[in-house]
Amino acid sequence: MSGLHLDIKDCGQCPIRHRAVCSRCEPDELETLESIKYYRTYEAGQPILWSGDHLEFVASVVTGIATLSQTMEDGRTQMVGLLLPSDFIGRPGRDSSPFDVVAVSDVTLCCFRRRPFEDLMISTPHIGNRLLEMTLDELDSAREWMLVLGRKTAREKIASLLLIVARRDASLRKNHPSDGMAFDLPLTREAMADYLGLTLETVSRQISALKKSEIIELQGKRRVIVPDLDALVAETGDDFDGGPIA
Amino acid sequence: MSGLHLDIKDCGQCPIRHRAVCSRCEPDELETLESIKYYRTYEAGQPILWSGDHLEFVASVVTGIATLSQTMEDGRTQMVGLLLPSDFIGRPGRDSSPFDVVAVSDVTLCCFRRRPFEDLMISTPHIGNRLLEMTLDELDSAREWMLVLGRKTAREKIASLLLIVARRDASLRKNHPSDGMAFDLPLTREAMADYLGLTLETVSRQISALKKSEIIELQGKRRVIVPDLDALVAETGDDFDGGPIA
DNA sequence: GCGCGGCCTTGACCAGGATCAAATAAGCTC
DNA sequence: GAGCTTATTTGATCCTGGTCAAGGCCGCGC
Repeated sequence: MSGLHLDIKDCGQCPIRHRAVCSRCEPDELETLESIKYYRTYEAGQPILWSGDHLEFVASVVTGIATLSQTMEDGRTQMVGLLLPSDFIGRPGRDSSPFDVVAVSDVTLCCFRRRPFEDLMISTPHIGNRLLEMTLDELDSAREWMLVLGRKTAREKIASLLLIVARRDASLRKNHPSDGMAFDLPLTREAMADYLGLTLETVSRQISALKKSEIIELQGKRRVIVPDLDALVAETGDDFDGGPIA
Repeated sequence: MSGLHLDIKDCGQCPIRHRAVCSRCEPDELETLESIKYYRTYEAGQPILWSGDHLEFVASVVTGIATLSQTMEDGRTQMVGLLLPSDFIGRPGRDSSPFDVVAVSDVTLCCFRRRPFEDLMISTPHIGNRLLEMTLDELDSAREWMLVLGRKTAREKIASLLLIVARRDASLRKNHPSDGMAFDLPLTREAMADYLGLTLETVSRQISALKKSEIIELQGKRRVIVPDLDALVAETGDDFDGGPIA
C-alpha cells in the first residue's frame, strides 16, 4: 500500500541504494543522480510537506514512517497513503503536492532536487518507465483501498490494515509468514482511524474484539502477534488478499 | 474523476483523434498508431473486461459510459472509477486488469493492440511521459475520492458526485457553469451507491432531500438542474473543490 | 389498453459506529 | 517515585445509514 516504491538495495554505487532507478543507469547517469542527492531528517510528528507547498525535491523514505493525508476545514482527515521505507515521495512534473505529508516516526529521506531529476528522467527513458510502473502500482493500491473504505465493516477494516502492515513488515525482514508472525504497529489508534475512515474509539474496540477472538495477541499497546495468518485473512472479508507478500 | 485521460480532439490525422498522444508524434509514429488501431462496441450492461482477464488492448472511450469496479464474494461491490468519453482504459506494461470494466451505456472504444502500443511507448518517450502524467492525475483523483468514501456524510457524498458529473459534463460541452446548469445522470441509483459506498435507498433519499432543499431540481429521474452551483459546492463539505472545471 | 419488469421512492425499523464521558495505562520530567 | 502528559480502553447513549418491505412510475411488448 502506497508511496511510489523504490527498492533500496545494493547496486554497488549509491550510499543509499536505489537499485530500481539506477540498476540500468550508465555511470554518468549515476554520477548525475549522486550530484543531485541530499538527505533530510524529520522528527516524529513534524510536517514534511503541506498540501500546496512548492515541491523542491522528490525523495524516497530511508527510515521511519510518514503519512499522506488530506484534511477538511472542519478537521475531518483521511489518510490516503502510508509511506514506509523504500516508498517514494513526490510527483515528477508537478510542482506542488496535493496532500499533506507528515512524519509519524523520525524519518530520514533521500532527496533528489526536482528539476535535475526531471531532466534526467526525460533524457533517460527507463527512469520514466520505472516511475510509470510505480505509479500504476500506487493507483492499484489506492483503488483497492477504496473497497476497504467504501464497503468493509470496522472489523474487516482493522483486519485489512493489520494484514498490510504484517505483510509489509515480513517482506522487509524477509520473514516467512508461514505461521506465527509478530510486528509493531507503526501508527497510533488515531492514525489508524484516519486511514480506515473510523474513529479512534472504534479502532480500539475492534482491536480488543480481535484479541478476544484470539485472532491476534497484544504485547503492550503496539506489538501485535498473529498466531494464524489465515485466520486474520479470513477476517478481512477477501478470500485471498492481493496475493502473497509482494 | 478516473480513467486515464486522453484528449479527443482534432490533430489533423486520426479519424478518432488522440491529440495528447499524437500531437507530438512524427508522421511515421502516427502511421504506426493508425495501423494498430481498431474499434469495438459494447451494449449497455455488457462486461468489457473481468478482473484478471488477459488484456489484449489499451483503449480510450469514444462514446458512452463505463465503470471500473471490484466485487467481494458476498456481492458487495465498490466502483473505483467512472470512465467517460476521452478516458483511457488499460495499463501499459500489465497484462491483466485488476478490476472489472462494465459498459453502463452503449460504449464505443478506440483500441490499440497492446504489444505494439507498448513498443511504440518505449521507443517514443513523449508517449510514456504523457501516460505517466495521466496516471498521476488518476492517482490524485483516486486519493481525493478516498476522502469522500472515508469521511463524508451521505449528503456530502451525493453532492460531491453531482458536482463531478456536472463539471465533467460542462467541460465536454464547453458550457459556462456561471449559473444554472443541467445534465443527465449517467448512472442508476444503484451504480451511484456503488460509487459512493452507500445503498441505493440512501442515494434515493439524499437526492430527494437535496431536491427538497432546492439545491437541485429534477426533470424525470435522471435529468438534474443545478440552479446555483455554489450552493451545491457548499453541500460537498469542501470549501473549494479541486479548483475550477479542469 | 393491459400486464410485466426495471428502476425508483418511501416508510418502518434496526444496528453499526459515532459521540460524549470517564477511567486506566504508559512514558517523561523533575 | 510523584506528578505530568499523552495514548488507549471501556462504557452509555445517540443517530446516520442499512435493511426489509411495499408501492409508484415508466417504457415496452402484445
